[in-house]
Amino acid sequence: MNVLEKIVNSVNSFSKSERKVADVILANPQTTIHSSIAALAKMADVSEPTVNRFCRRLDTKGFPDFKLHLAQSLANGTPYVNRHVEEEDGPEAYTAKIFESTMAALDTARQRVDINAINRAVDVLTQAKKISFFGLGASASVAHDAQNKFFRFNVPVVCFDDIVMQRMSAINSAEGDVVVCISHTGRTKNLCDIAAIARENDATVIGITAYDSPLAKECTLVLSLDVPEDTDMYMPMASRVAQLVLIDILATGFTLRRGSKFRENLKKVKDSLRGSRFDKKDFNN
Amino acid sequence: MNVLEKIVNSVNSFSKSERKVADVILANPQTTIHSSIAALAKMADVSEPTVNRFCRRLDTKGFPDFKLHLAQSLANGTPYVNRHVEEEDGPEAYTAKIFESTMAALDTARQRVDINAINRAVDVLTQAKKISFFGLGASASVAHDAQNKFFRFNVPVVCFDDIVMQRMSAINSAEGDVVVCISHTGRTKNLCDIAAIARENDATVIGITAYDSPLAKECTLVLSLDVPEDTDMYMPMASRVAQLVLIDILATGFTLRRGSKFRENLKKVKDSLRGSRFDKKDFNN
DNA sequence: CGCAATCTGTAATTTAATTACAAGATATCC
DNA sequence: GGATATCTTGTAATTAAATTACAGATTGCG
Repeated sequence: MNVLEKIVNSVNSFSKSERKVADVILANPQTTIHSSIAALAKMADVSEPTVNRFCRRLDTKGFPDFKLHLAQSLANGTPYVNRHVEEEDGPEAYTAKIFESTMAALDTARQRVDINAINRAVDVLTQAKKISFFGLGASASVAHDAQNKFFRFNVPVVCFDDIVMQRMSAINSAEGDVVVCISHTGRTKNLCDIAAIARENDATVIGITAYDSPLAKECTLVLSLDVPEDTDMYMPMASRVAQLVLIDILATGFTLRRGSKFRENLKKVKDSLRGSRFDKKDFNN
Repeated sequence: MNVLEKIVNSVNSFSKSERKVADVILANPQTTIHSSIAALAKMADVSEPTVNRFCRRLDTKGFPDFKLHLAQSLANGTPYVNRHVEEEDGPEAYTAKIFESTMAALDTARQRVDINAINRAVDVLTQAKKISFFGLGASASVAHDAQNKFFRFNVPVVCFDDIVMQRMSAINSAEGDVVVCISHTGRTKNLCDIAAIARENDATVIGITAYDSPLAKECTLVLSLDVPEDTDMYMPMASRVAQLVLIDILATGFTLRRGSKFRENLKKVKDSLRGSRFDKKDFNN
C-alpha cells in the first residue's frame, strides 16, 4: 500500500507527537524526501527519535527507508490520497482534496475490479433483447447515463428512476432481458425487490453494487466496486464516479464485441446531433 | 527524466569503474535502493567514492539522493496516460485503459481548473434564491446528479432535461436565481438559447462548459474543463466524470460556506433514508 | 619516454541515523 | 484521590553511513 495512504489511514493510532510528524509530511511530502531526520524533526517540533519511531510504526526499517517508500508514493507526480475535507479548508484545499480523493478511489476500484465479471456482463449485455437500468437517488443519474450510452447502440433500452415504473417494467421482463440495478450500498429495499421480481420473470439481473449486500444476493451477476468513501457527512461522490467509469467500460466492451461494422452506427448517431449544434470551426481558434 | 533511462543513455560517457556500477544497478535496481553505498561498492567491485562520483555524474546530490530518484523511477512504469482503446483489446486492456484515461483526464482537469471561478460560483450559489440545473443528452445525467446533491441543502432546486421545460423555467427566472448550464462542447444550440433567456430575465448563469464556446459567451460565469477526449468514435466519458467532480466540488464548497450548523441538516437527510434501507449490520462481516 | 590529465582507492572527516535510557505524562486500579 | 503501571517523549551516547581530501595509479598524447 502507498505510504501516504497508510499515513492517512493510521492517523488515529498515532500519538500526539507522531501526528505532528504526519501533518508535516502530508503538508510537504516533496520536501520531506529531501530532508534529513533532523530537519524534519525541527519542522514538526519533535525530537529525532520520535520521527524515527514514526517511520518504524509505518513498517519501514527507519528514516532512510521511509523516505524511499515516500519517494515511490510520490512518483506518480501526484499523491492520490483519500484526504478528507476539513472544516477550515479554503477553495484550493477542498478542490485539490476532492480531485485527489476521486482519483484515489478510481485507483482502488481499478485494482479491485473483477475483470471476469465485467467480461461476463458484456457477454450478457450483447445478447440482451432489452436492457433496463434502474437506480434510485444518487444512482439514478448513473442509470440515466447508462441509458444515454447504450441507447446509441440501437438496442432497446429503458431507464426508470421511479419505483412504480421500475416495478412494472420488472414484472414485464422476460427471458433474454437484462436488468441492471445500481446501488452503492446495495441496501435499498425497493431496488432489492425489483431485482427479485425481475429474476422471477427470467430476466438476467446485473448488480452494480457492494459485494455481499442484500441487493447482490438477488442478482445473477454482481459487479462490485469497493470504493472507500466517507459518507458520514456528505453524499456519495467517489463511488458514483467509479460506477460511471464501470458503465463506460461496459459500453466500450459492448462496442468492441459487436465488431467494427456496428461502430458505424455510433458515427451515425453522432452525426445526427450535428444539426442541433453550432459548428465547431466557428469557435475554436 | 527517469534516472534509469538516464543511466542507459549516458553509459558511453562513463569510465570503466562507473560502468561497473551502472551494470550492477541496472541488473538489480530494486536491491540497490535498499543497499548502502558500501554494499553497492562491493557488488560492483569498486570503491565507495566511485559510487558517489557516479551518482553525482547523474546530477544527483549524492548517494542517498540518487536512491531517492531511483526509487521514484521504479515506482510506476506507467503514469496515468490517455491511452486509447484499440480494436483488438481484451477486457483487461480496455478496462485498464478506461480507468487510466479517466484518471489522466481528472489530473489535467485538476491542473487547469480555475479556483477563483469555483470560489465565485460557490458565492453565487450560496446566495441563490433558486438553483436550476440544465443539461441535454449526456450532460442531463450530470444535471440530475447536481440536483440530487443540492437538493439536500434545503434550497429550491430544479433540474430539467426537456427543452420545453427548460425554456419555461428560464423565462420564469428572476434576479437572485442561479441557472447552471452543463454542456461539454458548449455548442448545443438549445442550451445557448436557455442561457440567453435566463440572463435576460436577470438570473445569474453559470456555465459548466468549454471556454470560448458559444454557451460560454452567454454565461455570467464559466467553469471550464478542458479535458482531452477522444469523442470521434465513442461517447463522452472523461469529460462527464470531470463535470461530476466539479459538481462535487461546488457542493462541498457550498456546505463549507454554510457553516457547521447547516451541516446538521445533511445528517437529517441522510437519517431519513434509513427507513428505506436494510440495516447495515446484518450484512457486513 | 615523459608529462599531463584523468581515474581510482585509502583514510580522515563530517554528517546523519539509531539506540539506550531516563524523565514526564497519562491512564488504571484499588 | 493517591499510587502504580504503562505509554510517550526527549537527551545524550553510539554507531553507521556518506562525503571529502589527498595520494597513487593509469591512460593518452606529444
